[in-house]
Amino acid sequence: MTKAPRTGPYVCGIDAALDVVSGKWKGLILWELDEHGVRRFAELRRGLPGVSEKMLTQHLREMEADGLVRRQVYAEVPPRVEYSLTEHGRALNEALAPLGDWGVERIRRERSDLVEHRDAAALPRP
Amino acid sequence: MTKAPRTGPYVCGIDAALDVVSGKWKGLILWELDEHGVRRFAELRRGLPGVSEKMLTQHLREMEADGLVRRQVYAEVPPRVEYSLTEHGRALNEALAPLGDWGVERIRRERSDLVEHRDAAALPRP
DNA sequence: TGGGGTACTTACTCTTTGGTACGTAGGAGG
DNA sequence: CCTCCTACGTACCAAAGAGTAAGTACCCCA
Repeated sequence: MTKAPRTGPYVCGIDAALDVVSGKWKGLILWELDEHGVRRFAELRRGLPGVSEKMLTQHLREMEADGLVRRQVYAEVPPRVEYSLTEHGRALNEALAPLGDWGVERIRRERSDLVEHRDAAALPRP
Repeated sequence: MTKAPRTGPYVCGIDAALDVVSGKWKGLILWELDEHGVRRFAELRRGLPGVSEKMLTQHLREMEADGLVRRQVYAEVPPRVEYSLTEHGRALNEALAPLGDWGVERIRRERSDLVEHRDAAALPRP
C-alpha cells in the first residue's frame, strides 16, 4: 500500500513542506538527483546504501505525484527509466539548503560534545 | 516509551535536521514558541488543536534533549512550567523559513489546481 | 464536599512505516 | 539451456509512531 492521503488541510507552510520530504530516503533522493541531474533506478539504488527496492519505488512515485520528480520511461528492452527533478523539486532543494547548513552545524556540535566527554572520561581525576 | 536512539551516523545535514523536526507537532511547536517567546504547557496545548497531552510532553522532552527548547520549572503549587526556544532552536526556525515559503507556494499551487478542476467540471461541455 | 485547574505518567491499542522475500517479461551472453 | 539484467509489483511481518483513557498530588473556589 502506498501512503495514505493526508486528512485535513495544512496548518502552515512548514507543515506542507515537511509532508513531502518526510520519508526515510526522500532527502537523499532529492540530493542525489540534484547532484547528478539525471539518474536511472539502479544508479539511485547504488547511491543510497541500504535502501530497499520497494521503498525506492514507493518514494519515487510519491515524489512524482507531488510534482518534485519527473519520470521518463523508454520503451526498450531491457527497460530504461530516467529520473530527474522538476522545477519545483529544484526549488525545494534550494529551500532545504539552510536547513542542511543547520544540520551540519548540529553534527559538528554533537561530535565536539562527544570528544569533550571522551577527553573528560580519559583524564585522571585530580 | 520515548523515541529510540538513532542507529548509525547522519549521512548529511538535511538528514540531521529532518531527524529533529520529524514528529507530527514539532514544526508547530517551534512556530508557536517562536511566535510567543515563552509559553506554558496548557497554552501550547491550546495553540495546537488536536494534540494529545502525551505527544506534547513527549515532543517537548525530545526537543529539550536535542537542545532546541528550554524548560523552566517553578516549584509552586499549582505547578508552573515555562517553555522557550534556545539559541539553536531559534536558528533552526530561521533555517526553516525558506522551507515554509516553499510550502506556502505549494499550498497555493494545490488550491489553484483544485479551483481549475472544479471550474472545468462545472463548465458545460462545448 | 465537590469540581476544576496544573503538568504530567502509565498502560493499552491502533495505524503507519519500512524491511524481506519472491515473482515478472524479454533479451543478452555463456 | 541457464542465468543475469532491467525496473518494478505484491504479500507478509516487525518496529516505530501516535491516540485513548485513566491515574497522580496538590490547591483554589463555591
